[in-house]
Amino acid sequence: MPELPEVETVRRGLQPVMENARITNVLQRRPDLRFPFPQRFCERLCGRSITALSRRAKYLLMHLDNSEVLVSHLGMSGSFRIDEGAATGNPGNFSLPRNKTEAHDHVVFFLTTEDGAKAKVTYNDPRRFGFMLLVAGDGLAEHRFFANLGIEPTGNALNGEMIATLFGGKKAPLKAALLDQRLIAGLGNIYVCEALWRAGLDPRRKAGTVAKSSAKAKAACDGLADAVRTVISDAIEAGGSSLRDYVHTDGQLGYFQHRFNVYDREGAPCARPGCKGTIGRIVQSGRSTFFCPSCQR
DNA sequence: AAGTGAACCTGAAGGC
DNA sequence: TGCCTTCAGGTTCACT
Repeated sequence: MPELPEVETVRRGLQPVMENARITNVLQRRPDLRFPFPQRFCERLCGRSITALSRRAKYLLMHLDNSEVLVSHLGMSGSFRIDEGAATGNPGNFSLPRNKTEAHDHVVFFLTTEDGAKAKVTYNDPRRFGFMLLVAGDGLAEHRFFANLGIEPTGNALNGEMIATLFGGKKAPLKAALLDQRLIAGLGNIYVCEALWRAGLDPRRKAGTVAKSSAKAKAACDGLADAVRTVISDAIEAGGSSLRDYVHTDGQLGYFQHRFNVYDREGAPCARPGCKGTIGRIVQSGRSTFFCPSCQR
């Protein structure tokens, strides 16, 4: 599930507990996720303090006081769980999974928070498409996972002009271009579908066709840039507003209710006022695309 | 070069 | 109830 807004929600949820906390112990319950864990993973983290939590695209970045960065990607099914006031830093208590969920608790961070309280932060990931890396802070921008990342879909860098530049000459469908992390970094299948619906653009259209110099193409670029920015900021806002309740109920982070206009709504009436269309589903690059054939052109 | 599809892995949901 | 198939929000890699 985690696209950029979810990762940002996770970051905001973890921040009060992890920022300025000291890592007193780390339990790593298997040798790998998507990739092997870094060499001496636990030893390199134990005793370190976390100076800041940030995010780039869908990557969560935990900055350590030795200037290394713990990079975490949630893949398809990764999530963090917070147990505040955890009584012990002894990982032995958690070495055996007690239920189906705990079977996928792959990493547990034992922390002493800024105010001296104990806390436990657990990474759970059933499909194990997520991963964790340790990267030197000054080498992060050149790291292979970051060197080719495109612009953030938040903020002012993403405007119609930028879309035109990025998509110019591209024969790939708009859907594929928006999913391409080298162009815009952080969009996933859901928010691409939602943004294209908001912009009223057909996901099958060649990306290059919105990058022409005509007034109509310029309007399409402006509309698409606006749709991407607002769909992301709305989702972050929704995550933020549901975050408090969610953390208080069971500590789970990264999943929240969100209402979509097209995603997973095949057969439903189009929500656009005045549109009589029905949401359809097609497959592009092996992934489901939901859109309204009537108002997305 | 650029674009498409398979692969990685587990669990949930639906059909029979 | 159980067995089978299909599908899932991400990314990389191997092909055309």
